[in-house]
Amino acid sequence: MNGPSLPARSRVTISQVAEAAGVSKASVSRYIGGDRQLLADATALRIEQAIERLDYRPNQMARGLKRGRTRLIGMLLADILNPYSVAVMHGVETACRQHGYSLVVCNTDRDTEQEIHHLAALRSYNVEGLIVNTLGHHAGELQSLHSELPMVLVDRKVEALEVDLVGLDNRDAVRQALDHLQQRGYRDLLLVSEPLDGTSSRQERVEAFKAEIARRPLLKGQALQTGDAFGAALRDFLAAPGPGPKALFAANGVAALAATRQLRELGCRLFEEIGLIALDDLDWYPLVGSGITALAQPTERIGTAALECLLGRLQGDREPPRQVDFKARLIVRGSTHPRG
Amino acid sequence: MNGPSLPARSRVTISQVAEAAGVSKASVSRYIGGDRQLLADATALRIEQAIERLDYRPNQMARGLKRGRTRLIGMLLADILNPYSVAVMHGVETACRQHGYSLVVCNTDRDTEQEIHHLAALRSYNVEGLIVNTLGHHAGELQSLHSELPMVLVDRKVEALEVDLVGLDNRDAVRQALDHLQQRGYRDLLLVSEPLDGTSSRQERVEAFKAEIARRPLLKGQALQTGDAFGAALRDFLAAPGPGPKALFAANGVAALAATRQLRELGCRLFEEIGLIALDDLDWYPLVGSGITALAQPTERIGTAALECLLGRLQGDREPPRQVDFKARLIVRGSTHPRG
DNA sequence: AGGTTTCATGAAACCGGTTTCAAGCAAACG
DNA sequence: CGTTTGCTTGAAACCGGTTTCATGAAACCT
Repeated sequence: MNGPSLPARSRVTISQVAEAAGVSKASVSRYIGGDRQLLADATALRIEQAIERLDYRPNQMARGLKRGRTRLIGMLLADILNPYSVAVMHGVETACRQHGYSLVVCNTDRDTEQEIHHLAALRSYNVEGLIVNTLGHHAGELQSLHSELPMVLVDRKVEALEVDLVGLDNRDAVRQALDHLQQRGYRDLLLVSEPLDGTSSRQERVEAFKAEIARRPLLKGQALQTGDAFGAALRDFLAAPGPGPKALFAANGVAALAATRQLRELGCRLFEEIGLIALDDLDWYPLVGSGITALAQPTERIGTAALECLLGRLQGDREPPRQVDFKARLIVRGSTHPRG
Repeated sequence: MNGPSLPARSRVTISQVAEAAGVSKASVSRYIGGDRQLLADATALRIEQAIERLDYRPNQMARGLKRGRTRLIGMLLADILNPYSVAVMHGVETACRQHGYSLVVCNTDRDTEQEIHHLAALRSYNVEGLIVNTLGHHAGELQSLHSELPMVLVDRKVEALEVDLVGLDNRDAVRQALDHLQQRGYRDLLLVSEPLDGTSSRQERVEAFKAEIARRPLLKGQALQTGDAFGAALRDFLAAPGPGPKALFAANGVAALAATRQLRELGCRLFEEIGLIALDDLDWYPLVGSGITALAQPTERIGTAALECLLGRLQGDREPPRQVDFKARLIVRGSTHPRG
């Protein structure tokens, strides 16, 4: 027995088990491979006992080599510090476990270099499939990878990449938001999003917002991105005369954080002078002012749906790429009660 | 060339590269293994071109088999929805990348079954080392794993497991908190933590709190855990007469969320009737009331320290287990200004 | 009884790499 | 000019499994 801080005790191998049980490697392999019905009961028993006695665990890497199945799924995340990503990842992970897979998560920190690096790494580890939530600049790499293994995009489309996509029905979410704001009497709206940066979900939300505004005569609306000039632009919006009560629509959780923070810095009494609705539902929304009204995404289900989509492809589904859109769920809180 | 949704194009292997370059597998292996100086320039060039032409990427699994180095690090997390865990993981991941490793993250959702499951999985994938932030019930599994590979605990000690530990100087953090509260005039304190549940860091914080209270005649203090009876207990605390201004001390981010939420439900005007300081610094703290005073943990550094510790062991460091403690950093906000 | 199936099993090839070992060859030496 | 040395290189064994194929024994059939 090795003491602590003395690792490297070589592991028990299939050959040792075979020898201990007095059978061939092949039989042991059959035993652990689930082909137990091929073995005589007596043989199976001897193998079982040998495995037990030696505390044998098969080497998944070695198995994957010949078999081609590593039981590994890769996930590429643009930003692991974004709660949305983590929530989806949680869903994926849960689903993975249920199906006997393990998940390798790579975070790119929104960096193209790292995206390439991680894609190469995932490929080199023979992941069986890929779940991708990322910028997807340089789609070439993704494209070439997709010719080797199935792939599912989450939340963000990648141009010229014909792949399954799981995400939110952005159009519907925006409609819900505007319905709610309009009904609550808000008339002058500002959509706050992170810099678009080619991110399809952000673009879709902005476009849907503009389209909806255009078709609603009661509402006035404009779109703004967080960043350097955000504070000044927000102040202007607050100061400008408009057709009626003003409200912000944060296009995701990060934008909600930035918007709320900025409102405070401008000395705005939260949600009395201005309303707020945010896409994503973060656990702290209820704590800010009278609570932030949210459009919750079913993140867990998005995650499991992505994995199940992937598993379908792994099982040979050759249908043309699908797009799975979930609906957002409105959660009304204090931030959309005009005049506090 | 394969179209989309037609994966399974078999990858280029080392043999194909060897053939294309007109050399042996061994030479190609030397080339990609970094033993380039062993090769004649002309040979290296031919190999390089063949690799380029075929777009060859070595199979990391196969390499790991003989070599014993998978370049994989495993991380076991008790709760991936906890921002602290994610922040540490981010640090680990960054450090991994810098050192050429990839990270396999497993989340146990605080469930012992899953902990066992994931440990087995990580082992079967031949991770070279393990970073563990988990309950660590059933230390047996961990112990046996530790005889095979190096291991570092993060934040949480595991009984009877003599392993490196990276975390917070809880004693010092509690002292900082009480110094601050005391100096701000608070006299009647309530420590709010999640159920201890054998989690060493929580226990340490509670113990340190009690010890500090005992040595400070000015202060009165008690400890409470979130859960069913929390609301009622909190109300009692607020109603009971005390030696002076009251404040809560949330022992981590989750407790801070629970405490703040509960205060609101009790109709408490935040931070006017009662102060609050929280361990961990979450991005929404500034937005709640006048802002929540925090003791920030250097999560990123904790993550990188954990990995570096692990790498040290991988490089043969046989010293007795170390404990690396970082100091918390006080960030004063409105929640510790008595009387609003 | 003889012949055909079926079943259980092991030997050996294989997966995609690494590593050992020995051989080939040119330069350097005496 | 014969040897020694050093540098390149490839053949083959190996890592820990899986899988194919052949074989021997038992069961089944006329």
